[in-house]
Amino acid sequence: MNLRDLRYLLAVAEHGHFGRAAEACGISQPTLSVQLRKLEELLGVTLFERASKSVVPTAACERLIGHVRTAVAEADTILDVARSLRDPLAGRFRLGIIPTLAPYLLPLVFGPLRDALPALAVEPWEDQTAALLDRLRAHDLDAALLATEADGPDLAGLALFTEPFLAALPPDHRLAGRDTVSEAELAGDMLVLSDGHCLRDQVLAACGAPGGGSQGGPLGGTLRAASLSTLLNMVAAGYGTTLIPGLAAGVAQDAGLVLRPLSTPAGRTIRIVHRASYPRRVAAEAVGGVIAGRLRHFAAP
Amino acid sequence: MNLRDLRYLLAVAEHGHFGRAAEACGISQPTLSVQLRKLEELLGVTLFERASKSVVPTAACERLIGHVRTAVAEADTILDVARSLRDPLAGRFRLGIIPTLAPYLLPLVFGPLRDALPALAVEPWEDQTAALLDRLRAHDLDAALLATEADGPDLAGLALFTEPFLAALPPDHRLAGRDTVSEAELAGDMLVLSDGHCLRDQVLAACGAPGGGSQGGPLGGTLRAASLSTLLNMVAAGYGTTLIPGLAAGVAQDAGLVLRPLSTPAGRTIRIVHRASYPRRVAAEAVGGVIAGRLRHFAAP
DNA sequence: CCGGTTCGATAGATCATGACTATAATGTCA
DNA sequence: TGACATTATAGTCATGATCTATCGAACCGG
Repeated sequence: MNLRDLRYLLAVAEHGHFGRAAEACGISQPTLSVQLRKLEELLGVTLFERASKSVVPTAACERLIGHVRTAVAEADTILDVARSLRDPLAGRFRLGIIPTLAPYLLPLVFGPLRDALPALAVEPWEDQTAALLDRLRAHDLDAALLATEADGPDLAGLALFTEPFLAALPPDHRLAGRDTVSEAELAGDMLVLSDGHCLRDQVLAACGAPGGGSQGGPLGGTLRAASLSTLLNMVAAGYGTTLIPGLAAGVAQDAGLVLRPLSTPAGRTIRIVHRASYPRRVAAEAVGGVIAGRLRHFAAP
Repeated sequence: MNLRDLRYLLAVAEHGHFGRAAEACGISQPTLSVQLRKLEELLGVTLFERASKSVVPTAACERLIGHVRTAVAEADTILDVARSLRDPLAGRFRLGIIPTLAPYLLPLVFGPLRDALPALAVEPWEDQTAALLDRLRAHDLDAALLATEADGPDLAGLALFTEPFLAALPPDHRLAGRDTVSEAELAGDMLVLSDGHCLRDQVLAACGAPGGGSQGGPLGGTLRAASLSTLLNMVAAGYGTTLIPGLAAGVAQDAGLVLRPLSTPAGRTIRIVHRASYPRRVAAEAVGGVIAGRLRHFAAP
């Protein structure tokens, strides 16, 4: 059975006249007659009683026509809804963001995103890299802002900006007077984030430690801060030093910390990552573009 | 847009696998791929995100799929309802019957009709010939039992049985002793029905009067009985004589009348009449057949 | 690292069918 | 009866749905 034929049926029922119904459908009268007869044969029911001057729906047709109207209306609804979904820069856009980035980036880009992509409802989701990758692969996220490379051929990423790592010191720290600080000098009393934060691994790597393992070696003692905010407060309280990403500089200074560039600059590159097969790639690229544009002055040397 | 393609969409959504979905649809996998891509192009929306080991509905697909299910379900409903309507010997059958026939015929045939055509809901409608013809032509009746020929090329009729006219006399009438009665002898004090009853015209014609006109001539005086029942009671009360159709004989005898055959037999033929274009002709013929079978012993010579 | 497997996409051939034009058949009306 | 209106039929054509065969990419086990 064909939706087209159902539309023909409705046209004949409406006009009570094959010729005018055919005209309304944009087809010739013989085509309408043939198709309607086929439909009648398919259904096994005579739909219209044709007399010389009248075409009247049969009782069977009356019983069916409500369902026919519903089916055709629903098909039209499908087309309408599809039309409204056609714009890739519209609809929900679930964006994962790592915790060491979200609090400092979102306030900067939320407004510009709303302005540049008003139809796109960006919904941030904050979690650590591994969890975001899981959700991304499970189609629970459209994209994620990560500080690591896309970690498989099923994912694709686009670099947006690079933020430098800065040494964060208590004001009374012995290195606070320097213009630049070397990582080796920091290593002795450096505090790091808890496992799972990519920033932890990157900071350890920058300081020459064997990154990744849960064993921090000589670094950081027993402290494993759950959030960058906690870490900053610990440093401000004089428990040690740390490295922070550039975007957190404002908050760190507000907390009373002294920030110094590293003598051998290091940093991390923020990427927007999505599934390689993600069909709304343009949306991800548009979001990335807006963020990159807003963050251009952080571009790495 | 095609219902077939919508079914394909549902199959892919259900199986998450093109090959198995194609098998479920009874088509080859390439056909499914091509048709689904065409649907996506028509809608302007990507429906599934294809990756190497997964086929996942997009957000757009999730928004659409409810409507798709509804449309397909409604189409299936159309097929189901049509199947249930396929039997022409089922459903309502609105049957017009003239007033001089209905009270005497219906008690005889209602049971047999229910037995022979249990799925056919015969709904009697009692009115005079002209009104029945109007309703028939207006598609308000499926058929009518009339005592006249089908009166136009747009109608078709089937003779069912013939009932003789009988002279109905008061028991003390001067002719009550005869074996047969001639129409001429009756004419003097014959009572007739009011205008519109076909029986009136036929009785007048049988008695040699110029039938049809509202002017009864010497016949019937001023009495114009509205129903055969009234007429019988008037005759029983001694106000005159009349001719009655054979099926009313039982009731007439119960009313105490003397019935006598006519010396030159006359009668009327009952037909089932329907529109020439009526699509359930078999239902009309089946109803007619049951009635004719029940009335076979009334068959005219 | 490599051959086998899985799975969707593509190409080309085939065939069903929806569409057209022209015409017939039928009933209506003057 | 002839002119008109209306639906049905016949014949032809083009679109498009389907098939088989094959490709390409990703994954997997040795």
